[in-house]
Amino acid sequence: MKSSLYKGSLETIIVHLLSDGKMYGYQITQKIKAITDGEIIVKEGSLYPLLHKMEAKGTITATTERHENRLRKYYHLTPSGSKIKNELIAEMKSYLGLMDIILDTQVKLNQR
Amino acid sequence: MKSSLYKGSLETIIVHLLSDGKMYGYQITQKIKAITDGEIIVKEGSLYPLLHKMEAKGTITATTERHENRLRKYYHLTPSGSKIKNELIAEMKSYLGLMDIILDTQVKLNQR
DNA sequence: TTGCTATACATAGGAAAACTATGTATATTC
DNA sequence: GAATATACATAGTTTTCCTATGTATAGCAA
Repeated sequence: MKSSLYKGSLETIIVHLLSDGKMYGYQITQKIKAITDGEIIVKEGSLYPLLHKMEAKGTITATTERHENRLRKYYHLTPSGSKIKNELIAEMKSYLGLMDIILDTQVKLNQR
Repeated sequence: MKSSLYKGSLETIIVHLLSDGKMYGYQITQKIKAITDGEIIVKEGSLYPLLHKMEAKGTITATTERHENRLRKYYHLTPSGSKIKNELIAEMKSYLGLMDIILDTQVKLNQR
């Protein structure tokens, strides 16, 4: 997996995952790993700073829970975060469509 | 267009466009603009440094031609660039598939 | 008991990829 | 004469993710 390709995707992935309920950081990394069959591995150095940034922006809020003597910081979408989610998903789908168009383009036919 | 989304895509787009024949820089920007209906605008500050980097890596070579008293620097894929093209396209398709899977995922069903 | 793996979070500093802004120069159009 | 389009170039900045490192608990294996 060329990691540079999903630059810009991580925030979209996070708000999408959070749209069905709270998740904590480590859980997010494992979830992404699981649904992509191990192809996308999100590193802590990528995830945690981004979560903090999103919290600072008001996209998400955190509540800390203790589970088997370990702390888990659960993140939730705020109402404003829910709007941002819709925008990011729309942009992502637009981008995916555009890349499909580009890769399908037979350049030769359009050159002169 | 959220520009951060296509970080990492530009090199793939360029080698794809060049796979059907030589193009010059300005032409590449106009071509991308045309096939995406104006949604992706590649800036000179993004394109030219990348073309130089790709030339330095041996992915492409340049030949300068004069057209109506203006210089055009035509870029061509090298044989090695053609291999790189196949790899980049494969990675892009893999990425597009993964993002489709992620966005289709109903998180709720997988949480417990 | 010692070490390795997994779980869980955090951050400093660096790398990669795009950006803005600016510069040069010619041709066309208003 | 000024604005727009064509055509290339680059310095410096921003954004995004990375590596590397640190803290701490829990479980399992040697």
